[in-house]
Amino acid sequence: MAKLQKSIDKRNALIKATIELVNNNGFHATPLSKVAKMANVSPATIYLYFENKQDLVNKTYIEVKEKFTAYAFETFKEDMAVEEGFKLIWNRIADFKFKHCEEAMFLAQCDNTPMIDEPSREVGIKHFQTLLDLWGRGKKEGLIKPMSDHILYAYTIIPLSFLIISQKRGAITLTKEHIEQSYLAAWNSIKA
Amino acid sequence: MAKLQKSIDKRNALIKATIELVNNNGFHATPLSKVAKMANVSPATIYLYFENKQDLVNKTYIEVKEKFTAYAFETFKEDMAVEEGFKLIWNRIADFKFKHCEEAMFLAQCDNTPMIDEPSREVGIKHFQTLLDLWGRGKKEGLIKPMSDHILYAYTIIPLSFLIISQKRGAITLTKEHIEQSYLAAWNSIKA
DNA sequence: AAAAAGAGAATGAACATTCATTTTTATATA
DNA sequence: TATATAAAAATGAATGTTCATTCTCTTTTT
Repeated sequence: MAKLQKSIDKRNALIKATIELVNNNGFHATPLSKVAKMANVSPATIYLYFENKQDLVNKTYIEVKEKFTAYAFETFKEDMAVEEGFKLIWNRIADFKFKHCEEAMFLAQCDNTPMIDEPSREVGIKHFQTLLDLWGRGKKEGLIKPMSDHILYAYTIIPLSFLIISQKRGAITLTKEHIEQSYLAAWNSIKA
Repeated sequence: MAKLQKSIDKRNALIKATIELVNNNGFHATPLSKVAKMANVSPATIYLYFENKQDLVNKTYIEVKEKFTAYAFETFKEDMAVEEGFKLIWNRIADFKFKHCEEAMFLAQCDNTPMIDEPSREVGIKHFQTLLDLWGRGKKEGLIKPMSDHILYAYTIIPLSFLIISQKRGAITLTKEHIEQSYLAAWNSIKA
């Protein structure tokens, strides 16, 4: 009997093509025929790996988000001091967005449009729990202002996302100093 | 001879329907048939007011952006002190986004996707010149850190946009204090 | 040889745009 | 003031295209 042996390479190629085409044209303006062509695959083959177009995009979102958060929290340890931990995570996030700006742009587009369905969005949020926990500890220890997580997020992560995307669009060229300065602004905005 | 007398009401209804439907479904997932229905108009009528679907969305973007910046700068005077002027403009922006969050969400979606064509995007940016000029003066007078406009924008306006959208999505409830606090964080991030 | 993977060519629905008519409007004339 | 008329405004019903999805056949794998 034959074994289930779908090529992980084909799947990866489909995900990669989806990211690139959606970045350039948006979800509804990227026909599966183009995704298939870019991945060197027949349109019908997409349906061996994904249920339909929506599923392809949902799964792409979740996978990219997972990759992102795995990178962000990789070197963090639960017993770190709040400020140290925050600085570490913030810089890992900056680093990821810097190195993988295609993925970062894709996530930004997903987060600002009705492209992704609600369940997938929820899954994406869950992966961020580590940072929320750290903030919770910081608030309890009186090191971080008693603000809601959304506000902390708005002051620290959101400006960073915008800067990376501006760079990707060619509007600015970010240096190490920019990133360092941006981190300081972020921490100053939230520290008690 | 009959006068050119296209109903401004119909045009406004079309713009309004476009904003609402694009907010909920995205550009490519809002058929003109639905826009027409929501505006109580025949699909064919859209073509009396706009060249095609892309033109409808471009014009909607430019109109909303114009309304937004007109409001933002309405009470500003060129001879104001930098800090005073910035505080005023920032608060007007907050106020607009608060009161017209449908429009604010629409702009956010346009700014984060390839939905709008490049020329229209350029027009939208131009309308922001007043704030850029004020920042330029602030930098020259040594009141604002010598950062690029994009970075100033990232620290001051972008977090605000995110907060308003989070509120619209039901994730938080913003109070006067939040807004005041957010202004202080913004100013502290950029003041020399 | 049998089961899965893959392909290219249909299929059918959705949708932007156009077409052929009808309705409204504004004004010039009675 | 009422009426006729010509131009614009508006419409609902085509039209043709694009595209997600499916079908049937071929190739690969074990």
